Amino acid sequence: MRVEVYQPRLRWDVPHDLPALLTGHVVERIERRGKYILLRLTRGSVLLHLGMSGSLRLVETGTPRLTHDHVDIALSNGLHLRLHDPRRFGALLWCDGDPLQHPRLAKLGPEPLEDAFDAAYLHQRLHTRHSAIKPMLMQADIVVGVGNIYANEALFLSGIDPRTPCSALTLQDAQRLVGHIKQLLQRAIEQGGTTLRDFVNPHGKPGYFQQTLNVYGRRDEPCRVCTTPIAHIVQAQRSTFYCPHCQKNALLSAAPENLSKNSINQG
DNA sequence: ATAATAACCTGAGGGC
DNA sequence: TGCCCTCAGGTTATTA
Repeated sequence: MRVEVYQPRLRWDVPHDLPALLTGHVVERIERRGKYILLRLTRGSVLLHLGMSGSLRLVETGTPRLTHDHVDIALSNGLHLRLHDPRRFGALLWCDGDPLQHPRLAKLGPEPLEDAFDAAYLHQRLHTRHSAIKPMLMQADIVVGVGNIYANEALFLSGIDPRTPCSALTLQDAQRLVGHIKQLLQRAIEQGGTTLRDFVNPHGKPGYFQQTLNVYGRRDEPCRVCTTPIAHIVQAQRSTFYCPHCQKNALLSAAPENLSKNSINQG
């Protein structure tokens, strides 16, 4: 492989000796852990993270480099793997040993769609914590893959106020949260992701999941269930959207019955 | 130990 | 037209 690094300053610096590390090795398999892509080579692994604006594409030799194309890896089949990332929140890391033990991956929580992520696990992890549930859902050491949009949507579907202290959540709350997180992510994947501004999927098309959002980005718009204007607050430097009527603090009440029906978008 | 906050980076969009 | 400001996102480093 021939490797060109045009811009090494990503989330973390791209290894300066990347060309030497990659040249002559074969990609044996490609995996994913959380939001990291793992390229397992005959010796060592490449860890890729696309941040919020990153993308990978395969191009032919001679394809002009675009602004924000940061790395080009020439493959033995004649194609080039290009890493493009305008906002540079992504990363390209090298790992000699077991990539799952890399410092960035070793402490990640369970995959949301696997059985290990269940109500008992989530409740056990949360019941001793006192901070608000919504930012906690986005913490990768609790569960990976739940970004801002899905945290907001899962709490709405579960009828839980995003400000609720984790310690106030019951096992039943955890049950609903886990179920809705799994359902949301599953359906979002099927529909090709959620389009936010300039996101496009590998086919260059926008995701279609946005059409089904109940609260995210809907400040002051009517709740699809009760028409109450959707509220907006900031938690941990992130926008939170919720319905003040449908989403109650778990200390005070359970989810309204109408949230269980299929009259609203569930992804 | 937990919890809260700042930082990284660029482009889009709004206001003037 | 163009400048300035704010915001979006995932994750970690730093501070209380």
